[in-house]
Amino acid sequence: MENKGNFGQAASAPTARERPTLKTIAFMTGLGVTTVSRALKDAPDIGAETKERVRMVARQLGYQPNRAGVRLRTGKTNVIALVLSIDEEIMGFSSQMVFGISEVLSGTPYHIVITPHSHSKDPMQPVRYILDTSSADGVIISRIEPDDPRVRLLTERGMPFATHGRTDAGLTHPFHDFDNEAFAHQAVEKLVKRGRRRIALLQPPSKLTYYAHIRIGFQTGLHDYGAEEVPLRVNTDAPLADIRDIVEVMMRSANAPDGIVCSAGSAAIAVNAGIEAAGKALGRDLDMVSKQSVPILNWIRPEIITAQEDVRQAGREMAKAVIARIDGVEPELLQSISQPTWPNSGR
Amino acid sequence: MENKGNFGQAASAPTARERPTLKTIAFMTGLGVTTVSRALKDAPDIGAETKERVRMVARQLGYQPNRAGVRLRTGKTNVIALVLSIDEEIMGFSSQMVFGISEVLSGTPYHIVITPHSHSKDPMQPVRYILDTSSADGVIISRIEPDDPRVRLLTERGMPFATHGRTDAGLTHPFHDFDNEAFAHQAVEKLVKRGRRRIALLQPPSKLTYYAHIRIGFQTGLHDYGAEEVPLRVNTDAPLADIRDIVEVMMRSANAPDGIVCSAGSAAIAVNAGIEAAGKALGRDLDMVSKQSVPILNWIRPEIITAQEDVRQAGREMAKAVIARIDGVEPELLQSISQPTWPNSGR
DNA sequence: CATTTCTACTGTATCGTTACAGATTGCATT
DNA sequence: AATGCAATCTGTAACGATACAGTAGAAATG
Repeated sequence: MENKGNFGQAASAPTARERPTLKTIAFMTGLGVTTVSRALKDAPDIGAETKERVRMVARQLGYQPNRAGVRLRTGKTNVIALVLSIDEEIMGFSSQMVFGISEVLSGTPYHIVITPHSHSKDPMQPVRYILDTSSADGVIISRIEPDDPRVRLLTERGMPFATHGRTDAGLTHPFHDFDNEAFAHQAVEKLVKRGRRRIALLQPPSKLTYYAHIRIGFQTGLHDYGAEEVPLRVNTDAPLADIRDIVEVMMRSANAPDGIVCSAGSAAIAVNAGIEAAGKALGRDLDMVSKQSVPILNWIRPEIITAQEDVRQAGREMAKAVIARIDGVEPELLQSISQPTWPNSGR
Repeated sequence: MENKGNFGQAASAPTARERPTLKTIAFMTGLGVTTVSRALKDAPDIGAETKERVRMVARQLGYQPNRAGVRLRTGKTNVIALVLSIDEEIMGFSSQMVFGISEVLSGTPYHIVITPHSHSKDPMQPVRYILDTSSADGVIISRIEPDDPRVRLLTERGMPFATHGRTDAGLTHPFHDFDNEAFAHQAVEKLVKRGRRRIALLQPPSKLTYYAHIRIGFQTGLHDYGAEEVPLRVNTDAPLADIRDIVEVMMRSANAPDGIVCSAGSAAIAVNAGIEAAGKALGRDLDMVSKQSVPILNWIRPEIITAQEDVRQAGREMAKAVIARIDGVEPELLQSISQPTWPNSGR
């Protein structure tokens, strides 16, 4: 029963305290390298007892497959690339997303690689790089446009990915999104319930898909609850100083709104500054509703009515979706939308 | 001069639109794979004209070395691991650091991999993982303690790294730090120049190295400018609600300070809330100085006197330091300290 | 002219893993 | 006794790059 004549594969020595490889395990178990490899991935043609033995030795040695070896042989990188826009970031938005993603990845062999880019520059560049160098098994992108060229390219090339935000051009792909339409609609409701009727909207840049969602929610809200819009000609991507100045001018004008809906937490800070600069007070002269991804607005002005977008949860969802997509799950099944929660909106 | 009989190495075909490898270039130039490899790394035993020819073809093909191949053969991962603490993060602290790092890395073959961990759990775990699996060429860590076991381990194992913060136990290693001593000293100065004499300090947790720096700067400041300390029994790591409550109690007491120095931007938000809850006003009843890494405090209360810590710059410095260390530069030469800047402190 | 030296290039083996095509054994079937 | 057939196990080649030990030819040396 003893196997003699083990020349080809497992001939060499275990060489002391080096990192263990399949060869080490093969040597220790007296098996061939191939057998060990197949045993560890629970292949059907390996005996149950052998598998058990191999697993024990592997655990004992603290064996971890060499990523470069696997990657070279199979092409599997065990990497998820997170493409981040470097500009927008003021609050801990992307950190939260990173942490959400890594929570999910921590139980898997996947690592997370950050690929940043300036969204004023070519947003295709990082995606192209990842595709050209096959440097990831999956990709996560944000700031999605209705007919996003990155989504097209990734789909076309068969690269698994998930998006934070939806497209709107007949493209089917995994995504996680916040229900911005519901948010805007409910925001108007909150304001009207507080007796506000003349409402301004600080909206996202119009090229992003959720601009439309915000608009629709806002407008149906105005209609449903009988309010009107006070136009505000600036968007959430503008420099904070610009937002403050424009809001201040608006609030000083005869046409000042008595309610503001704000689509981003960092912008809300600037809006608030504009309001105060105009000598108005939240809760008295007007109310403001804002979305936020980090619970910070309430610390600044408790009067701001906030809807929470759980970005960490978004990270988790997208990580799960990408991995599922890598495992061949259909994109249709990997789409989710999270609802706004209103931690402090006393009815 | 034409080379015939090219059997062993460059025999196989270029196979159409696949990703180019050394073999592709070898085939196209009629050279051996080894020659191409050496030509691309500018080895001295390759002819000048040949090098030029190889480089042209490589550029033409858009050749990028296969990372798995390099890594398997040489052990070089071309990865910098950023170990991030997942808990502390409220503001965009770590995002800024990530972006600073990637700014530097973008001109290099290095990728940045995020390795998060909860600092309530074992902080050695991610470092051990990186060492055991040799999964990076360099490491960046933060939240440094005076005798940090991670620094010891990384040094002992010869893994290049840089820290955000210093140690204080005779360990020599690359670091970038903010001059917290200068900050605290100058903070006291600012307060005293505004006529404040009874000053509280919201300090970092005492196990971190910069606790001592803050304390020393604060205390020499008190001494130099003739002020006294009002004790505050909470640190910047505490939940924001706790900070607010404790500050509120302090501000309502007979012993309330007329100045506060705050060592972290997010905590300052809670401190401000506590002050307001106690019915006090910044600029009237007291002044506050705070460090911040993202320019947000001034939007909240312009009265807060802020010192800017440029975390993005810290990221850049650390990235440069790690790479230099990988390239063999002595640790002594890779240490830097940045000074606080005071964007809004009217003299 | 023979020998050494130098320049410029090349083949082989190897890193750790896995796909693939066998090989060995025992046992049931004819 | 020969054959077929699972059930297990194994060697070889390959992924792409590079360290190393060459080799061929030209030029310099004696």
